[in-house]
Amino acid sequence: MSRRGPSIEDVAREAGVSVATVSRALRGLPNVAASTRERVQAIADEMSYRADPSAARLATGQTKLVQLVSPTVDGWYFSRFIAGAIEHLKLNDYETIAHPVETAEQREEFLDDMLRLKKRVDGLIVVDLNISEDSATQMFKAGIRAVTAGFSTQRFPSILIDDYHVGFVATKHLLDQGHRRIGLISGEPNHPLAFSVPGLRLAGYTAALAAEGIAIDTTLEQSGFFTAEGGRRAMERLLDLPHPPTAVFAMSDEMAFGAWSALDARGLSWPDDMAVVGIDDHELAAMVGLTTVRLAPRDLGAAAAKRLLQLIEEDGAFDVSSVDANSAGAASRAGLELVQRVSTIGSTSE
Amino acid sequence: MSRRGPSIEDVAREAGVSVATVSRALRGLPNVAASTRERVQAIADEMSYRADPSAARLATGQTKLVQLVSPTVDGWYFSRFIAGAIEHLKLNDYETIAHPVETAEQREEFLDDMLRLKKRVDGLIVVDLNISEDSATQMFKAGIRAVTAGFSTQRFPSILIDDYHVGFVATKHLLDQGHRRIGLISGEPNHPLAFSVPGLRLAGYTAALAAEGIAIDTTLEQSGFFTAEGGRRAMERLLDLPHPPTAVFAMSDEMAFGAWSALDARGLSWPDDMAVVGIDDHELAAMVGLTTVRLAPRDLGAAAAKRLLQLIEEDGAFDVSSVDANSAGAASRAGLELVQRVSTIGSTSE
DNA sequence: TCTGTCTCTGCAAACGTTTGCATGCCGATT
DNA sequence: AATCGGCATGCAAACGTTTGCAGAGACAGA
Repeated sequence: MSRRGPSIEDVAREAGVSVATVSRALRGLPNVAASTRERVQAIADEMSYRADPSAARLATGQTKLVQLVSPTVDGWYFSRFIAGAIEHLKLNDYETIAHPVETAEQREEFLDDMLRLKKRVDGLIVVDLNISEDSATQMFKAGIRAVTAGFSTQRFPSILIDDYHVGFVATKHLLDQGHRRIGLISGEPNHPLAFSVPGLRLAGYTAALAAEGIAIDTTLEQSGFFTAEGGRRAMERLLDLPHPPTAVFAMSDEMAFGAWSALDARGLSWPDDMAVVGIDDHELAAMVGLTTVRLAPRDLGAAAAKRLLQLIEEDGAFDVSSVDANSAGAASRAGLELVQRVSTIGSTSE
Repeated sequence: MSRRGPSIEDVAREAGVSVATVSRALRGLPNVAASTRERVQAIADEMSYRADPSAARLATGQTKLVQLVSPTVDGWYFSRFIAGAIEHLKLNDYETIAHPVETAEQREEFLDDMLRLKKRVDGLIVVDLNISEDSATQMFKAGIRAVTAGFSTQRFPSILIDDYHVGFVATKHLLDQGHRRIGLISGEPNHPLAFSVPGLRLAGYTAALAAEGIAIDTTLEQSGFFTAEGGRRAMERLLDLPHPPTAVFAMSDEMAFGAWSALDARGLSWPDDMAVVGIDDHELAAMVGLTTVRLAPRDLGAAAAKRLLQLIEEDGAFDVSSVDANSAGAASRAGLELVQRVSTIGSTSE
């Protein structure tokens, strides 16, 4: 009534037609006389009627809602991924529920309660949580449609960066500059959520070194925990080494900025005293002349959203083989580019 | 059925009770025999039954959904605000729909379609969109419950930072250091969304100068558009001035980082060649020794969420006077703190 | 034994849509 | 003139909950 606002029945009564006709008229379905449609439309506008989504959802079984699950919602990478996904979904009349899963505990909770999601949303985008095949299978069997990003499963399509390649390219760049002793500022090795990105980048780093016949020195690998402060500490440890590296590959720009800070505190700077390459192409990378591998998280988010909508439309997702065909690596190497910068430090001549 | 999963009726049949009893048992309502409750619970678990939220929403009129509207979803400040809000809402069994409104066009769209929201979500958090009193009134009359942040209206409670004070404190700090010619790197003066933060900070800046009897020199005010690159350009313009400032107040840390870049490109550094103070306490501020005014966007987001839940619970929100009483300034000056840092540049002694 | 209270349970009416099916009408084809 | 097809509309059955009301026992007090 007044508390809930006008219902379709109110509109029907006012327009002198049945609720069915109102429903059809307002949704642009065929088999409605033009005159009727206009009249209904006008009356609906005047009453400022809006269909109750809950009722529509109940009737159709479609929620027009998507849930996006990621380790955090703030972070440089994730917030951009989310922005890209939301934007794409919004264009297709879907709304996005953001759902951070930060701790191992929350992750359990999420997995335990996955089934809830079946009726709650039309689909799921899961970013950088390493979900086991078992859990994925369970989700799949429950009829949940999902797309993963940053990791892959047998069951669901995934949007991936080739993080191995990322690590390789970054390291290769330093090798090409003539460096032979290259440090690594990595993420957290045993993160509670154990996502696979750091491992892949590490593998790329290792492979690039191996290709040049350089022996791996594990003292050169320091954890930066994907934070600036962590990066700073890692760089300090590297500088304190009896035989420090001449170059460093940081697995994220933010850690590289921390590394910058450690260098600066000792009166050192890049690229002269220490060559550094990061990952992301953070807005500030350009400010401090950091060479980096550009990722495009917004695009990835949009790609994941797009793939999910496909999945929802097909709805024939019960055919496992068709899913598998597109499952892994659908967007591999998408938007991956080395951005080489020369530090502006000291270039007063310009 | 199979496509939609087990319904409450399936559980009821299996348990040999009515749907009403199942509903009551599962929701922990009184007047259910302990034995019955256990049996129903067990059967529901076994069938892994979950109540369909759409049906529940239709029946109760409560969606347990909140929409958060902000200029962007990435961005340092907003992503953290959102994280804080989501976290708090999640604890209270609410889910959050994130909804960026980036352009003036999207804003119109949002305002036009506000009414939709009434049935869609239980409440609204609106951040940094300057909504007119008219629109606010319209929303209010439509029965929409909302909390605003970063701006205020007569109708709804709001969570505010005292941005005037922020500007004042930052500028005062530079004055206390003995500076008399202080530049300003501001946001966008005529932003399409016209939010009030830059204006307030500007007023604080102006007032602080006026208090010392310093005449305002508008050539010292440069737009930085709240981006690092914008900050860099703004600082360049300031440096190119015939009579450059000796200190600069940047309205965000990111713009201050850009300013750093401009200084660095000319072989200058802070605080010796140019004192700079920013706002936010961005993670990287500590890395580059930037003095800044710390804000706590996560806390603000949580506070907004908390206030909104209150509002929803009261539900007696129809009483205008009670709303007005708590409307503006509810959380003024919350988490505002000057973080003074000395640049580490050159301090090799440590 | 009768009456009243309290606890547990079920019935059935909402909640507001969507949609398959049936109906009536009008015009065209034979 | 009879038939047929297609278009516009309405009827009513879903969809899956919640909840007010009433009934059925059980148990205590008189």
